[in-house]
Amino acid sequence: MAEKITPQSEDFSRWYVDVVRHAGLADYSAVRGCMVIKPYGFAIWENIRDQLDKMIKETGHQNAYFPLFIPVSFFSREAEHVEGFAKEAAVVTHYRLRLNPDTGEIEPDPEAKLTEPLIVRPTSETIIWNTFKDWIHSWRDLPLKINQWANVVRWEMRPRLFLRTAEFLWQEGHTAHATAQEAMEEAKQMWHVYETLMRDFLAIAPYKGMKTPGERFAGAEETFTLEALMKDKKALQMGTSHFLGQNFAKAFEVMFTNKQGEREYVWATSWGVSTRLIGALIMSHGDDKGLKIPPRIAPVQVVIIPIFKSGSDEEKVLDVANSITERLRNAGIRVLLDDDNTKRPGWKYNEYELKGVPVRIALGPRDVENGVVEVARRDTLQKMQFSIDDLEEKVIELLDDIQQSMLVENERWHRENTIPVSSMNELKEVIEARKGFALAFWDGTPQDEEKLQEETGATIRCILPDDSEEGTCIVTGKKTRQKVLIALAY
RNA sequence: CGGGGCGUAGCGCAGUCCGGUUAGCGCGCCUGCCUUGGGAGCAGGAGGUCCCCGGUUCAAAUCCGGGCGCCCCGACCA
Repeated sequence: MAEKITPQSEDFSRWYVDVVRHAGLADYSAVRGCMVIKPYGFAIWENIRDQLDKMIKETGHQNAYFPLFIPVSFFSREAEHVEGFAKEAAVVTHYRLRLNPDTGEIEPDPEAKLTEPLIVRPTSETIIWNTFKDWIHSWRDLPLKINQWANVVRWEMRPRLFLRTAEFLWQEGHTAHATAQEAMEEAKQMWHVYETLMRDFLAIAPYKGMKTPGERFAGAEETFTLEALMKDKKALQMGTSHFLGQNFAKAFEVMFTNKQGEREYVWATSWGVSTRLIGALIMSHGDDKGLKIPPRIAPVQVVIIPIFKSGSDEEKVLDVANSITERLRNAGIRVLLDDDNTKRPGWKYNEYELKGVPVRIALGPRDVENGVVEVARRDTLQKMQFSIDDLEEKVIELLDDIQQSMLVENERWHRENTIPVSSMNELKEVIEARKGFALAFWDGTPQDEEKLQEETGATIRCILPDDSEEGTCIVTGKKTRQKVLIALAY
């Protein structure tokens, strides 16, 4: 049942939780920090996943699957990598339980202690590179381009549905290359693939940039990121692609013999996006009525709601409703006919608006008489009338238009909430007033960056690739071509 | 991991300060009637280890001690 949801302006966090729960995306579970993804939420994930999977395969990658458990000794091979993830690792120490004869309680059997503890993967670089070592011997084995769809565990102190949970679903790509240049191109390629997914399917137009050394993935030499601004004007990292250099190759001694017969370390990348994308989707498009899902990933693109007074109208209206449902379905549209007559039309309108279904078609006796239907689009809430005759065509056109408009609207949102600043004071004003991304010239040190975060609470989300103009760094006062985006972030 | 708040029916809450009928309200649920163009109405009904353990008392949702869980806010992270 759809209860009232908290308005965004009143309390954005509560709005978010209300929408996630009332729209049936996910629930809290019995396990702290872990969520249950419900069918409707999982259907969104499946659509995102299927699309991205296709794109990953089209760019020459193959899916595989690696173990959930990683020996601690593997994990500690790459120094920065351990440091980055140690604080949130779940550790498996026993392989059996027993009934304690004294207390009567179930406990890990002291006799069944693992000689080496395992951690539950927070990411799979180490186990994968340990494996790649056996797969790669010659330049002929390269490039090696592998992806896996998996769950990972990071024991988060402060969970939030979809955005930060102890366990989450994602895809992690891992590739090995003969040259640094090729690996760098791979990392950038997948960065672009993510951008395409976000723009063309999620209708989100994130900024593309590089992470500063302090914000890089643990073990990476360069991290490419996609940063979007949510409706509360906080930034969210939607995905990252890393150039790993030879760090993991060296840690796991992954070498190949090149065409000259010399042994060389390989060059690596890794890249991932997670169920966090669903969080981004909710917070990028949603309004006080609930979700807005872009047509291309909406589990239901069109909902059809028949309206009738019981009796003679019923059959007539349902006949037409059934026939247009079938026609739209045959046209490749994901359509749901809601002919449940225990719920009234008004209730359904609200329910499907909450669930973010892009298009609603209502038809009653009057419409049937006139050969039309009432069509309402979720993004603008605009209502119109379509003739039944060429309905397929019109609906396909409308779905395309909604997809496009949502992207345009999101681009506008980013543009309007990106504010150039030319001094620390201006930056503070922008951050304190919570105006979104501050755009600044930056040439500071990691220490300056730390100070920035202490003073404002905001972080450098990314360094923009565009270095076409020169300006003055807001901390050092030096001339620089490097521009950064600064914002409060999730 | 620090600060705050909350655990009473499926959900949201009142009752707790000041112990005392059969623990209550709204929503939801079930049955029936009626209704269907923006979250209908009426009637009847079901549903509770009052988070757990211990203590005080003639009597505990309420007081005392201990524990557990969750949410929110901060530091860390996809």
